[in-house]
Amino acid sequence: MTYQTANRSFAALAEPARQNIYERLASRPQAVGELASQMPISRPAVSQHLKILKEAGLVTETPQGTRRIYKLDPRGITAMREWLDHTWAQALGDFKTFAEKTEKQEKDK
Amino acid sequence: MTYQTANRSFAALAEPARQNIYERLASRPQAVGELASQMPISRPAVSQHLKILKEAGLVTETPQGTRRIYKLDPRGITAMREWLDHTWAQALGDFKTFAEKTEKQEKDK
DNA sequence: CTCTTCCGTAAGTTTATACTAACGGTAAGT
DNA sequence: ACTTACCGTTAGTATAAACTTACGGAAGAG
Repeated sequence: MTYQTANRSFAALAEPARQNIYERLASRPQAVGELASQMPISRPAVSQHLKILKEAGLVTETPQGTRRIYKLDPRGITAMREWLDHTWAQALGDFKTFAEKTEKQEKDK
Repeated sequence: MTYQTANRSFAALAEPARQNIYERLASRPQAVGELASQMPISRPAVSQHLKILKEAGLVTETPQGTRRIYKLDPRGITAMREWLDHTWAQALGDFKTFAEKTEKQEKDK
Protein backbone atom coordinates (compact mmCIF):
# COMPACT_ATOMS: atom_id res chain seq x y z
CA MET A 1 0.00 0.00 0.00
CA THR A 2 2.60 2.53 1.05
CA TYR A 3 5.02 0.91 -1.35
CA GLN A 4 2.80 1.86 -4.23
CA THR A 5 3.04 5.54 -3.32
CA ALA A 6 6.80 5.05 -3.08
CA ASN A 7 6.70 3.76 -6.63
CA ARG A 8 4.85 6.84 -7.83
CA SER A 9 7.13 9.11 -5.85
CA PHE A 10 10.16 7.72 -7.65
CA ALA A 11 8.45 8.18 -10.99
CA ALA A 12 7.47 11.73 -10.07
CA LEU A 13 10.98 12.76 -9.05
CA ALA A 14 12.50 11.06 -12.07
CA GLU A 15 11.55 14.00 -14.26
CA PRO A 16 14.18 16.79 -13.96
CA ALA A 17 11.57 19.53 -14.15
CA ARG A 18 9.58 17.99 -11.30
CA GLN A 19 12.68 17.52 -9.21
CA ASN A 20 13.46 21.16 -9.85
CA ILE A 21 9.99 22.19 -8.72
CA TYR A 22 10.25 19.98 -5.67
CA GLU A 23 13.52 21.59 -4.63
CA ARG A 24 12.09 25.08 -5.11
CA LEU A 25 9.13 24.20 -2.92
CA ALA A 26 11.55 22.87 -0.34
CA SER A 27 13.10 26.32 -0.03
CA ARG A 28 9.68 27.94 0.37
CA PRO A 29 6.02 27.33 -0.51
CA GLN A 30 5.09 28.99 -3.76
CA ALA A 31 2.26 29.60 -6.22
CA VAL A 32 2.10 28.14 -9.72
CA GLY A 33 2.88 31.29 -11.70
CA GLU A 34 5.64 32.11 -9.27
CA LEU A 35 7.32 28.82 -10.05
CA ALA A 36 6.76 29.11 -13.80
CA SER A 37 8.36 32.56 -13.94
CA GLN A 38 11.64 31.06 -12.69
CA MET A 39 11.64 28.11 -15.06
CA PRO A 40 12.11 27.66 -18.81
CA ILE A 41 8.72 25.99 -19.29
CA SER A 42 5.21 27.39 -19.52
CA ARG A 43 2.77 27.76 -16.64
CA PRO A 44 0.45 24.95 -17.79
CA ALA A 45 3.46 22.63 -17.90
CA VAL A 46 4.24 23.50 -14.28
CA SER A 47 0.61 22.92 -13.41
CA GLN A 48 0.70 19.47 -14.97
CA HIS A 49 3.86 18.59 -13.11
CA LEU A 50 2.33 19.74 -9.84
CA LYS A 51 -0.64 17.48 -10.46
CA ILE A 52 1.65 14.48 -10.75
CA LEU A 53 3.64 15.50 -7.67
CA LYS A 54 0.37 15.87 -5.78
CA GLU A 55 -0.90 12.44 -6.83
CA ALA A 56 2.41 10.98 -5.66
CA GLY A 57 1.89 12.47 -2.19
CA LEU A 58 4.87 14.77 -2.57
CA VAL A 59 3.11 18.15 -2.41
CA THR A 60 -0.12 19.63 -1.11
CA GLU A 61 -2.29 22.45 -2.40
CA THR A 62 -3.63 25.41 -0.43
CA PRO A 63 -6.00 27.81 -2.24
CA GLN A 64 -5.44 31.41 -1.30
CA GLY A 65 -7.56 33.84 -3.28
CA THR A 66 -7.10 33.18 -6.96
CA ARG A 67 -3.69 31.72 -6.28
CA ARG A 68 -2.86 28.22 -5.12
CA ILE A 69 0.08 27.79 -2.83
CA TYR A 70 1.97 24.52 -3.08
CA LYS A 71 4.20 23.10 -0.37
CA LEU A 72 5.92 19.80 0.38
CA ASP A 73 3.97 16.84 1.71
CA PRO A 74 5.79 14.52 4.16
CA ARG A 75 3.90 11.43 3.02
CA GLY A 76 5.77 10.97 -0.24
CA ILE A 77 9.20 11.24 1.31
CA THR A 78 8.21 8.91 4.12
CA ALA A 79 6.98 6.27 1.69
CA MET A 80 10.22 6.39 -0.26
CA ARG A 81 12.36 6.18 2.84
CA GLU A 82 10.43 3.18 4.12
CA TRP A 83 10.82 1.37 0.82
CA LEU A 84 14.53 2.10 0.75
CA ASP A 85 15.02 0.92 4.32
CA HIS A 86 13.00 -2.25 3.77
CA THR A 87 14.73 -3.21 0.54
CA TRP A 88 18.17 -2.41 1.83
CA ALA A 89 17.65 -4.35 5.05
CA GLN A 90 16.64 -7.36 3.03
CA ALA A 91 19.72 -7.02 0.86
CA LEU A 92 21.99 -6.74 3.88
CA GLY A 93 20.74 -9.99 5.35
CA ASP A 94 21.25 -11.89 2.14
CA PHE A 95 24.52 -10.20 1.38
CA LYS A 96 25.98 -11.89 4.40
CA THR A 97 25.08 -15.37 3.21
CA PHE A 98 26.22 -14.49 -0.27
CA ALA A 99 29.52 -13.18 1.00
CA GLU A 100 30.10 -16.37 2.96
CA LYS A 101 29.31 -18.46 -0.07
CA THR A 102 31.69 -16.58 -2.37
CA GLU A 103 34.34 -16.62 0.32
CA LYS A 104 34.03 -20.37 0.43
CA GLN A 105 34.44 -20.51 -3.33
CA GLU A 106 37.54 -18.38 -3.13
CA LYS A 107 39.02 -20.87 -0.68
CA ASP A 108 38.33 -23.79 -3.01
CA LYS A 109 40.54 -22.33 -5.70
CA MET B 1 28.01 15.48 -7.51
CA THR B 2 26.28 12.92 -5.36
CA TYR B 3 22.99 14.65 -6.03
CA GLN B 4 23.34 13.90 -9.69
CA THR B 5 23.56 10.19 -9.00
CA ALA B 6 20.51 10.61 -6.78
CA ASN B 7 18.73 12.09 -9.76
CA ARG B 8 19.60 9.13 -11.94
CA SER B 9 18.70 6.70 -9.18
CA PHE B 10 15.20 8.13 -9.02
CA ALA B 11 14.86 7.86 -12.77
CA ALA B 12 16.15 4.30 -12.71
CA LEU B 13 13.71 3.14 -10.05
CA ALA B 14 10.83 4.95 -11.68
CA GLU B 15 10.44 2.18 -14.22
CA PRO B 16 8.35 -0.67 -12.73
CA ALA B 17 10.43 -3.35 -14.46
CA ARG B 18 13.64 -1.93 -12.99
CA GLN B 19 12.12 -1.63 -9.55
CA ASN B 20 11.08 -5.26 -9.92
CA ILE B 21 14.61 -6.27 -10.85
CA TYR B 22 16.03 -4.24 -8.00
CA GLU B 23 13.77 -5.99 -5.48
CA ARG B 24 14.70 -9.40 -6.85
CA LEU B 25 18.38 -8.57 -6.51
CA ALA B 26 17.70 -7.46 -2.96
CA SER B 27 16.52 -10.94 -2.08
CA ARG B 28 19.62 -12.51 -3.65
CA PRO B 29 22.28 -11.77 -6.29
CA GLN B 30 21.31 -13.23 -9.63
CA ALA B 31 22.41 -13.62 -13.25
CA VAL B 32 20.71 -11.96 -16.21
CA GLY B 33 18.98 -15.01 -17.66
CA GLU B 34 17.91 -16.05 -14.20
CA LEU B 35 16.09 -12.77 -13.76
CA ALA B 36 14.57 -12.83 -17.24
CA SER B 37 13.11 -16.31 -16.72
CA GLN B 38 11.02 -14.97 -13.85
CA MET B 39 9.78 -11.88 -15.67
CA PRO B 40 7.38 -11.20 -18.56
CA ILE B 41 10.03 -9.46 -20.66
CA SER B 42 12.86 -10.78 -22.80
CA ARG B 43 16.45 -11.25 -21.67
CA PRO B 44 17.84 -8.34 -23.72
CA ALA B 45 15.26 -6.09 -22.10
CA VAL B 46 16.51 -7.15 -18.67
CA SER B 47 20.05 -6.53 -19.83
CA GLN B 48 19.20 -3.00 -20.90
CA HIS B 49 17.51 -2.30 -17.59
CA LEU B 50 20.53 -3.59 -15.71
CA LYS B 51 22.74 -1.24 -17.67
CA ILE B 52 20.69 1.72 -16.51
CA LEU B 53 20.63 0.48 -12.92
CA LYS B 54 24.38 0.09 -13.06
CA GLU B 55 24.93 3.60 -14.42
CA ALA B 56 22.78 4.91 -11.59
CA GLY B 57 25.03 3.25 -9.02
CA LEU B 58 22.29 0.91 -7.90
CA VAL B 59 23.82 -2.42 -8.89
CA THR B 60 27.24 -3.90 -9.58
CA GLU B 61 28.38 -6.59 -11.98
CA THR B 62 30.50 -9.62 -11.19
CA PRO B 63 31.55 -11.85 -14.12
CA GLN B 64 31.52 -15.52 -13.25
CA GLY B 65 32.26 -17.77 -16.17
CA THR B 66 29.97 -16.89 -19.04
CA ARG B 67 27.41 -15.56 -16.59
CA ARG B 68 27.34 -12.17 -14.92
CA ILE B 69 26.07 -11.95 -11.41
CA TYR B 70 24.37 -8.71 -10.43
CA LYS B 71 23.90 -7.50 -6.88
CA LEU B 72 22.88 -4.29 -5.13
CA ASP B 73 25.28 -1.37 -4.85
CA PRO B 74 25.06 0.77 -1.68
CA ARG B 75 26.10 3.95 -3.47
CA GLY B 76 22.79 4.55 -5.24
CA ILE B 77 20.69 4.14 -2.14
CA THR B 78 23.06 6.32 -0.14
CA ALA B 79 22.85 9.11 -2.70
CA MET B 80 19.07 9.05 -2.66
CA ARG B 81 18.88 9.04 1.10
CA GLU B 82 21.22 12.01 1.34
CA TRP B 83 19.19 13.96 -1.16
CA LEU B 84 15.98 13.17 0.70
CA ASP B 85 17.47 14.17 4.05
CA HIS B 86 18.94 17.39 2.68
CA THR B 87 15.78 18.49 0.91
CA TRP B 88 13.51 17.59 3.78
CA ALA B 89 15.67 19.34 6.33
CA GLN B 90 15.55 22.47 4.23
CA ALA B 91 11.77 22.22 3.97
CA LEU B 92 11.42 21.79 7.72
CA GLY B 93 13.30 24.97 8.47
CA ASP B 94 11.25 27.04 6.10
CA PHE B 95 8.01 25.38 7.04
CA LYS B 96 8.34 26.91 10.47
CA THR B 97 8.60 30.46 9.17
CA PHE B 98 5.79 29.77 6.73
CA ALA B 99 3.58 28.41 9.48
CA GLU B 100 4.18 31.51 11.57
CA LYS B 101 3.34 33.76 8.67
CA THR B 102 0.07 32.02 7.88
CA GLU B 103 -0.82 31.97 11.55
CA LYS B 104 -0.39 35.72 11.62
CA GLN B 105 -2.65 36.03 8.60
CA GLU B 106 -5.30 33.95 10.33
CA LYS B 107 -5.22 36.33 13.27
CA ASP B 108 -5.74 39.37 11.05
CA LYS B 109 -9.07 38.08 9.80
C1' DC C 1 38.59 -26.58 -33.16
C1' DT C 2 33.62 -27.08 -32.72
C1' DC C 3 29.53 -26.62 -30.13
C1' DT C 4 26.87 -24.76 -26.48
C1' DT C 5 25.76 -21.36 -23.07
C1' DC C 6 25.30 -16.81 -21.59
C1' DC C 7 25.31 -12.22 -22.44
C1' DG C 8 25.60 -7.12 -24.52
C1' DT C 9 24.54 -4.13 -28.45
C1' DA C 10 22.22 -2.22 -32.61
C1' DA C 11 18.16 -1.43 -35.48
C1' DG C 12 13.52 -0.63 -35.88
C1' DT C 13 8.88 -0.13 -34.12
C1' DT C 14 5.47 0.83 -30.77
C1' DT C 15 4.05 3.16 -26.80
C1' DA C 16 4.37 6.68 -23.35
C1' DT C 17 5.36 11.32 -21.91
C1' DA C 18 6.31 16.31 -21.89
C1' DC C 19 5.35 20.50 -24.09
C1' DT C 20 2.68 24.56 -26.15
C1' DA C 21 -1.50 26.88 -27.54
C1' DA C 22 -6.25 27.69 -26.71
C1' DC C 23 -10.15 27.66 -23.79
C1' DG C 24 -13.07 28.17 -19.63
C1' DG C 25 -13.70 28.94 -14.77
C1' DT C 26 -13.16 31.23 -10.14
C1' DA C 27 -11.85 35.13 -7.03
C1' DA C 28 -10.89 39.95 -6.21
C1' DG C 29 -10.90 44.83 -7.54
C1' DT C 30 -13.07 49.05 -9.73
C1' DA D 1 -21.36 44.34 -14.33
C1' DC D 2 -16.82 44.56 -16.25
C1' DT D 3 -12.00 43.76 -16.01
C1' DT D 4 -7.91 41.69 -14.35
C1' DA D 5 -5.23 38.08 -12.23
C1' DC D 6 -4.40 33.23 -11.63
C1' DC D 7 -5.07 28.72 -12.51
C1' DG D 8 -6.60 23.77 -14.39
C1' DT D 9 -7.83 21.06 -18.44
C1' DT D 10 -7.98 19.63 -23.19
C1' DA D 11 -6.19 18.80 -27.90
C1' DG D 12 -2.60 18.09 -30.72
C1' DT D 13 2.26 17.45 -31.61
C1' DA D 14 7.05 16.31 -30.88
C1' DT D 15 10.36 13.92 -28.28
C1' DA D 16 11.88 10.12 -25.42
C1' DA D 17 11.76 5.47 -23.74
C1' DA D 18 10.84 0.44 -23.65
C1' DC D 19 10.45 -3.73 -26.12
C1' DT D 20 11.53 -7.52 -29.60
C1' DT D 21 14.28 -9.52 -33.15
C1' DA D 22 18.69 -10.34 -35.01
C1' DC D 23 23.53 -10.38 -34.57
C1' DG D 24 28.25 -11.06 -32.69
C1' DG D 25 31.51 -11.82 -28.93
C1' DA D 26 33.58 -14.27 -24.74
C1' DA D 27 33.95 -18.46 -21.63
C1' DG D 28 33.70 -23.38 -20.83
C1' DA D 29 32.84 -28.50 -22.41
C1' DG D 30 33.84 -32.13 -25.51
